[in-house]
Amino acid sequence: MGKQNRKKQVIEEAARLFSAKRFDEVLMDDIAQQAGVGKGTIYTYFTDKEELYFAVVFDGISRLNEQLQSPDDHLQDPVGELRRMVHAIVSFFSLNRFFFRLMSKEDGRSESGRGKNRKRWHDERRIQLAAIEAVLHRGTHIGLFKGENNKIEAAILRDMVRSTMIHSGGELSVDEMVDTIMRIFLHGIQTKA
Amino acid sequence: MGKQNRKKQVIEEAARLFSAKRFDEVLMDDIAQQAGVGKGTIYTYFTDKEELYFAVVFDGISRLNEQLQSPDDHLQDPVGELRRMVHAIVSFFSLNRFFFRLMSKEDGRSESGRGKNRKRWHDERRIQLAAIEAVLHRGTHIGLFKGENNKIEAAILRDMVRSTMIHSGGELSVDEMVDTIMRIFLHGIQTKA
DNA sequence: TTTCCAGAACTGACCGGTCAGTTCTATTGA
DNA sequence: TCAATAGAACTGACCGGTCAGTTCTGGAAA
Repeated sequence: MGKQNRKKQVIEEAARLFSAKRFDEVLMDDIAQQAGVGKGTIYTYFTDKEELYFAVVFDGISRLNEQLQSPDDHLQDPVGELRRMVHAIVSFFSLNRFFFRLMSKEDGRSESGRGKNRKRWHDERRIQLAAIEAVLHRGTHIGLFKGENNKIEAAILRDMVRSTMIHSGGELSVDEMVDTIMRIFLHGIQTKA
Repeated sequence: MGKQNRKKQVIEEAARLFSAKRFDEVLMDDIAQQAGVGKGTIYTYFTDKEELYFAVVFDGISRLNEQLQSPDDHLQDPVGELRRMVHAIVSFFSLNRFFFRLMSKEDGRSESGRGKNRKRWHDERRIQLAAIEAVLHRGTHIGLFKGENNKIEAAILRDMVRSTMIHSGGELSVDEMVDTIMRIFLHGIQTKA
C-alpha cells in the first residue's frame, strides 16, 4: 500500500467516525482498526488526535473550496454563476455525506475562536462567502439583484444548502435541491399577486 | 441560596461552557467552580455529565418553543404570523447567545440519532418546523404563497435566522434582522425587472 | 540483511464520579 | 424568642477506570 494511500485512508475513516460521534467518543484504536492500519502508524502522520481531527476537517473544506472556484465564468451571467456554485456545494456534499455532517458540527463551534486551527477554519469559510458575495456584487451592479446586504445574503444562500440537504430527507435529487434553493433565494415564496 | 437557584445556576454556567468548548474540554470541576457550587452538588441534580448536558439543551429549546407558540393568532394573516415567529426566534437568541451557539452545535450532531435524548431533541426541533409549516400551509391555501415545498421552506426560514445572526456581526438590530430575513424569504433577492 | 509496519503491550495523566464529613435549614416545644 | 435536633443539602479530596500516546516485537516484503 502506497504511503499516500495510507494517510488518505486514515483521514477517510477518521472523517467517517468523527462525523458520527463526539470527539471524545472516537478512539484512536477505532480509527486505526477501521483504516486497517497500526495505531502507531497514525502517529507517524499526525502528532496527536487533535491534529488528525483538523487534518480531516481541512481536507474536506479545501476540496470543497476548489469546487467552488469558478473556471473563468467571470463573464457569465450572475444567476448562472450562482446556480453553478450552489450545484457545486450540493453535489459535493451529496458525494461526501461525512464531511457534510462534520462541517455542520464544526460550524457550530465557529464563533468561539482560539488557536490557529480555528483561525484557518474561519478563513476557509470566509473564502466561500467571498466567492458568493462577489457574484452578488456583480449582479447588484448591473441591477439584477436588489443588493440590500450582500454579505448576509451570501451567508444565507450557502446555509440554505445545509437546510435543504438535511430536510429533504433524501427525497430530492441534486438538481431538484438546486432548483428549490435558487427559486426561493431569487424570488421568495410569496406570489406576485 | 435558594434551592432552585442552585440548579438554575449550574445549568446556566454549563450552558456557557458547553457552548464555548467541546464536550470533553468542559470539566465538571470547571462547571462547579463557575457555578460557585461543590462538584458533588451537581450530582444531586444530574446523574452524569451527559444528563447535565441535555438538561442544558432542553432547557434552552423548550423556552424557545414556548416563545414560538402563537397566542391565538390563528386568525391573523400568515405574513404577520411568520414575522412574529421570526421575531421570537431572533430575540430569544439575542438574549441567549449561549443557547444559540449550543444549538448550532447540537444541530450538527442531529442526523446520527441514538438514544432518547437524541429523539427528544429531534421532536423539539420538529415542533418548531411544524409551527412554521402550519402557517405556510395556511398561506398557500389562500393563494398567498407558492407552497412548492412547505416542509423545506419552513426549515430554510428557521435556519435563515441562524445564518443572519452569525453573519450580521452584531451590526444589525433585532428588527433589522427580522426585516432582512422576511424580505429575502418572501420576495427573494432578484429585482422584478 | 535491512526496512517497514501491524498491532500487542504498556504507562501514566487525566477526569468523571463517589462518599465521609460538614454546614445549612426547617421544625418543635419550652 | 431561642435552643435543640433531625436530616437535607452541600463539599471537595480522593479513587479508579479509561484512553492518548509510546514502545516493542515479530513477521513480511524487498
